Amino acid sequence: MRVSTRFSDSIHLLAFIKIYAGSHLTSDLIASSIETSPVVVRRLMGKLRHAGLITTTAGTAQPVLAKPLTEISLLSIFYAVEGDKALFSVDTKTNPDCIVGGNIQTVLTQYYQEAQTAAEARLAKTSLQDIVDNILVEQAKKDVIK
Amino acid sequence: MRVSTRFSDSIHLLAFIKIYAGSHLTSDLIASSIETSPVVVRRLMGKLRHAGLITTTAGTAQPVLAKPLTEISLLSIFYAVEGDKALFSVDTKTNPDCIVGGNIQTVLTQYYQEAQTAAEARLAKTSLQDIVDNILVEQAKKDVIK
DNA sequence: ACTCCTGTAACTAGATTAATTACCGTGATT
DNA sequence: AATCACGGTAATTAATCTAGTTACAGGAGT
Repeated sequence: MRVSTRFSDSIHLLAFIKIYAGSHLTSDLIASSIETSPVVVRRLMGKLRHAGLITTTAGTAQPVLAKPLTEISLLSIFYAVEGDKALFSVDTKTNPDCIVGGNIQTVLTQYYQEAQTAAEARLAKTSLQDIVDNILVEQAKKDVIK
Repeated sequence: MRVSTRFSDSIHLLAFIKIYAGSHLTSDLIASSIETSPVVVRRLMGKLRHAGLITTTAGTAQPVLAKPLTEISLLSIFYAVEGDKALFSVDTKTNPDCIVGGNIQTVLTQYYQEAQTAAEARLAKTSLQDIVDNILVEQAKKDVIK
């Protein structure tokens, strides 16, 4: 896949830990839900651990959420696994001797930042609790149909 | 460069056409400002033409903006060259037999769309006129210092 | 006709992601 | 203590996308 699915997979991972808390949460089991490899899961867990979102113990299959669900926003997950990734990227190699090439970077950086901030503000409003709630609601819809 | 600079380069291109209107606007000249190849410029112009933002004539170095500057928003440029590109991408391959894997896509698609819409709303508020104005302001600052 | 230029296709090189393989160290169990 | 299951992490590979390059057909003006 071209565009990174780290963000999506991380949300998946965290929701999985919550919903299947108590199960034997090996990286293998989690990987089977995301349909990826256990190594990818462990790498994601490493980033989430560094960001203080989960705690893990080497050798023990028991990752635990480090905060209440309502205090884990989608934005904090995004920052944890995508770092300071820019949604829009400015071409940094333009001709400085041209009026346009010499100033476009400064101008675009500002507007791009505002657009990114708008998106991030929206991500900040949604918590892992909302995600888990919605997943269960969607599942309930399916169960009714059956 | 991994992340596409098509969007940035397209804004650059359009601003260049406006600011240097009247000059001999060959793809070579424009490319020298963006510091890319003439072919890349022509490819971008092709997309902008299809989107109705400029008009060009094969064989003649004279691209022209098809609308007033105030009616060309950053969002319309983004759509022209990035199509319906998703800023955040949902992992489409998850285990449907798992409560999380089977419902996460539906849930995330919704929240991702809202975040993208927020960013796009911000892009829609800025026009090429704003960009050109800002470029000239930045240039004026430099001229004063000299 | 000649020249300059656009419009495009085809190919190449570089970068990034995710998958894979491999190995070390931890922790629980016996 | 020995063993086994599992996390942590590095290195390699394959797939995908972007931009750069080369090449060439066709339009426009002299």
